[in-house]
Amino acid sequence: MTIIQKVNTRKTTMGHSQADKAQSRERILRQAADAVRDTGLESVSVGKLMRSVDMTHGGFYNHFGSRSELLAQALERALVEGARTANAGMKPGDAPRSYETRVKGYVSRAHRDSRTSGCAIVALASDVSRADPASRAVMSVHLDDFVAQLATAMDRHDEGDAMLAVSAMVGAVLLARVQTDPKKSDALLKSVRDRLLALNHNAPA
Amino acid sequence: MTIIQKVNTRKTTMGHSQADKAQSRERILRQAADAVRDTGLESVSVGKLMRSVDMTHGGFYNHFGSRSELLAQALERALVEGARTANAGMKPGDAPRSYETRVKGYVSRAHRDSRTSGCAIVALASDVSRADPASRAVMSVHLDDFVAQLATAMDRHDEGDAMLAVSAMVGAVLLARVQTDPKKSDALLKSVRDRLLALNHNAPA
DNA sequence: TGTACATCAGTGAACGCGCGTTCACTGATGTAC
DNA sequence: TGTACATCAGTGAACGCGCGTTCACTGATGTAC
Repeated sequence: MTIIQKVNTRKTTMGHSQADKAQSRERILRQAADAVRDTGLESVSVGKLMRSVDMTHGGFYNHFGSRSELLAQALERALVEGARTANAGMKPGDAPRSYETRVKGYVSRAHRDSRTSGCAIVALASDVSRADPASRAVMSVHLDDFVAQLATAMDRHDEGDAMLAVSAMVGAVLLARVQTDPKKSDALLKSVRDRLLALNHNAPA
Repeated sequence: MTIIQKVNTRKTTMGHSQADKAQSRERILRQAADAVRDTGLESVSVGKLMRSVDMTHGGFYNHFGSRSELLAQALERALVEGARTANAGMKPGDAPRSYETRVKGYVSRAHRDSRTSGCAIVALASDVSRADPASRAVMSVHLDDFVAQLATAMDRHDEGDAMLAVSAMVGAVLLARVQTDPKKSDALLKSVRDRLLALNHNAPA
């Protein structure tokens, strides 16, 4: 370890290791991205967040300039992770997921029941719709991607059709999370899922 | 005014008039129902709410037992008002609104741009999905009504079709409120609206 | 390799602030007779 | 109708609390030579 001392350039140096710091930052951000999807943007407090990651609140500001800066990054992270989950297990070069696979995965009980690892658009759309334009812009990009990818996976490659599908997918999971009657919640998901799958085989309007 | 003194029963009496009290309560609750739809359940604070209604915070507890009791009533009120707006101008005995009228009114720029007077399901679904089961149950009732009424207005009277339509309607308005690009936001509404209108004339699946 | 020194991630006390809630008080409303 | 009294809606100071943020301090990490 001391062997490479001289090799290091004289640039700005460290206290605890750089690697430790990067790792701490990553733990905080990852935890925040989960918390934000689970209980909403506003629910995340610096104190609770740092405690949940076994640190004290003061250290937070070694990693982020402010709570709202963290929130912006947590939103972005949650959106990326949510999209990654939708493509779980995919490797570069794999054929893109089919429309059917996407709809079945999205409009599902599993997705309804796992906000923390699920799509951040469903989880945070209300919060973001009330937030500053910068946050809305961040989610808009992911929304556009979502629509574009789904359109590509549909027979007619029609963006308008994809907009309907995305709206229904997001709406269905959101409402299924509200519905207290489990049977009705399941029925809502099934009805929407079946109809979205059928929609892809319709003749052009 | 003093003429009817003797007529009053001796029951629990008043300070400022009963009518004044009822009116104060109504102003607070109405304001809360609007605020809740505009900025979310959690955003309503007792102090700000009372100030917005030109009173001081202490008086709040003459009308509501706690903030969370107020929030529960504000949610219910917002849901009722939102539904009433959807049926604006209707009198008992009028023919129920057509599917077409409902979809056009709901999936519209006007609705997207007026959270305060719009549907409380779109405005608060995320908040409520994270809230206690009691709040979720309150919204569930209104959601069931929404689906049932829309099914009635559809050619096939199919509840499953209505679930798809409601999911897409809620999802579209929600996402249109997120989208920062006005053209894309408008396009989203139009695409979903057109497709939902077409959906009602399809043959049975 | 060993020693003196510098950096800075993480700690925890402290700050000012807005929150929900309580409460002694006020004065207009209404009652009793 | 007039007078003495009771009620209670609304006021505003005060409470304890958690918040975001700051900062003097610590000690492990790393540097200089």
